[in-house]
Amino acid sequence: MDDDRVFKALADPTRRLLLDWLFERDGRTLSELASELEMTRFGVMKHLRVLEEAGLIVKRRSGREKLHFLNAVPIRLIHDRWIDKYTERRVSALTGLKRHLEETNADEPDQHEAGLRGVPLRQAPSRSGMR
Amino acid sequence: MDDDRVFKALADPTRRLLLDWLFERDGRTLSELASELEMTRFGVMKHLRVLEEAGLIVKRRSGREKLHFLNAVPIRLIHDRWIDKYTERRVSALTGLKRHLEETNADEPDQHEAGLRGVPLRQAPSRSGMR
DNA sequence: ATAATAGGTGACTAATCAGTCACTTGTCAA
DNA sequence: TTGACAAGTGACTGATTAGTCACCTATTAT
Repeated sequence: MDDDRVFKALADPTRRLLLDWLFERDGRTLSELASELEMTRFGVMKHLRVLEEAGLIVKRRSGREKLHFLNAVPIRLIHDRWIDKYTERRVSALTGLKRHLEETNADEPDQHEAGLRGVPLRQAPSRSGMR
Repeated sequence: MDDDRVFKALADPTRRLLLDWLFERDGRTLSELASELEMTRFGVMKHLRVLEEAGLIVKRRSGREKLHFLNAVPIRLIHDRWIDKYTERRVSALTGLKRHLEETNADEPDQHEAGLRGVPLRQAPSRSGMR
């Protein structure tokens, strides 16, 4: 599949940082990005290449510079893959579910610090199957 | 940051497949998941552990079985990180723009025709900062 | 109790990936 | 046209990670 490149690209913290910067303001050049990064320019270039091949950024030439733009479409696809309309409200609200889990779940030692994590956001275990 | 575990967990295709299955119907046991996977049960267990530590799944004990549930919150957070309310419409509308851009890639530094042509899915470069 | 089944652990090997190096190409301004 | 600067390439090294092995623990039913 092609989604593999997207996830592999997102797996690196440096690349996520690059995306953050482009999210804040895009149209930056390689040198501009590299100057903030405590890394060789070549390393940054490699990361940008990975991001581009994943479709997460888009490059445009301008004279002897190359500008970089964020492309959020693949991110949206990730979202749509595991969050459907039905569960979206629940996920963004996510209150009361933690309580629900805790009352039905007695002994599970590794799972108790569930602030945002550790809650079955889709469904209570009683419901199985259909959707 | 803790998001690193989430992205690393998502970087593996087997783990994404596990999430897909749990998305389709969760509350499955380790053995059930492993039986469909052409991999050792131990390998699957390791993947499930990674997913759990990333907060992407939640386990619940039921007798001598352990049931697995999908947790979509981290996915939602990924979405919110690079897609804001303002650009959401634009992003969900456009697909395959990258290719289109590469075709029209000639030297065109002007940035204001973002509509269908130019690309930057978020914003024309002139806008900086705020969100 | 005991056998059967579900889940779990620590150590090892093979493959993948991040980051660097020296060197090349292309564009702008005197 | 020359010198300066921006971007790009191919090969190398060190570290991380996927998958497997043999062995261990806990719960249910006979």
